[in-house]
Amino acid sequence: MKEINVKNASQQDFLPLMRELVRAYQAFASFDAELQRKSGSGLTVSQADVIFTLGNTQRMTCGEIGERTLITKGTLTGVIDRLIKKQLVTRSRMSSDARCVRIALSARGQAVFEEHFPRQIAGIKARFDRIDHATKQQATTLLREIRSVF
Amino acid sequence: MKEINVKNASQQDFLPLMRELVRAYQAFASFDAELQRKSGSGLTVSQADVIFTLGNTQRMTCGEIGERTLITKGTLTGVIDRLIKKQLVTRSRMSSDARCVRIALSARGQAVFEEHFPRQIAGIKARFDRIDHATKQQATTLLREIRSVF
DNA sequence: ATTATTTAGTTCTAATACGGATTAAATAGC
DNA sequence: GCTATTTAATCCGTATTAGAACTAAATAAT
Repeated sequence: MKEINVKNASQQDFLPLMRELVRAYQAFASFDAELQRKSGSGLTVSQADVIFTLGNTQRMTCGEIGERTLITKGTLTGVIDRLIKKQLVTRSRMSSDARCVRIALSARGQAVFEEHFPRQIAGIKARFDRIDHATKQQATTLLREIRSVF
Repeated sequence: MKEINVKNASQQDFLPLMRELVRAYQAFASFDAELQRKSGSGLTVSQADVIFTLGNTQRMTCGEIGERTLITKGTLTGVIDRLIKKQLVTRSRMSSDARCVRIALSARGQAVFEEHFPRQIAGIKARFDRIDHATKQQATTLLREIRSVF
């Protein structure tokens, strides 16, 4: 089956995998978002992503945060603007490289991190715990292989 | 390890799987989006998603489209508005149930579908083909299991 | 040193994205 | 028959998203 046309396109053997990848991700993402929303932290998923990333490593540049969270730079500026408005992070120029910006948790941000990060992790863990360890390891390996082809 | 606190939260054994799920999906989604963008169809990913879904099944309601594409109702209204403006789909009330809306491809929409759907599928297939069949099947099964816990 | 290129972030525009409120139509309960 | 609830879609407000153009700073090339 070499050529792909409008008739056979929907019967390609990779489509079930593609669909399951999208649906598994989407199911996880929805659960994560709802957990976040109901936590009372007042953070969106992206905002929490930044707070949780910063909480583990302290001050970072925008580029580093973007790398970890997969949030693109254009989006990140806005997310951080709103976190600053909520007084959860601070933004300052780096003296060593004035192009870079140093983002750090404020005291309030640190408090939000310490309160909500473990809770979020616990909520997600409760679901992943339903999968046995060997299966998780196998899935991790396979997902790594999938990622590597894109 | 029962209690999750700010110190041990980052060492939970499910985190590698969670990260790989997010990254594998993100890698695929980016590839798909770029392929779509460079195809010259002028469609966004969501718009293409709707066109490709309609192309396979002809007329559908908004609810059915949302189910298949995972686009939420509020978003879908806007996506379809823009597809109508591009004259690729039509919107009409269903006589049997006046709450429902019937979305169908126009002639132009059908043409866009027939030209771009096989091309997009072929582009994605080229990448999934780098994974052997057994691995794909295994991954599909594992992803189904992951989805089932959320 | 001076210019050319690269890099880090911001700004801009258009399109999603989501939940919640609303509207209208259909169905259930009684 | 009539009201209460459910269902389908739209509207609304706020936030995210991507890419592209732009600015400023650092680095490379000559």
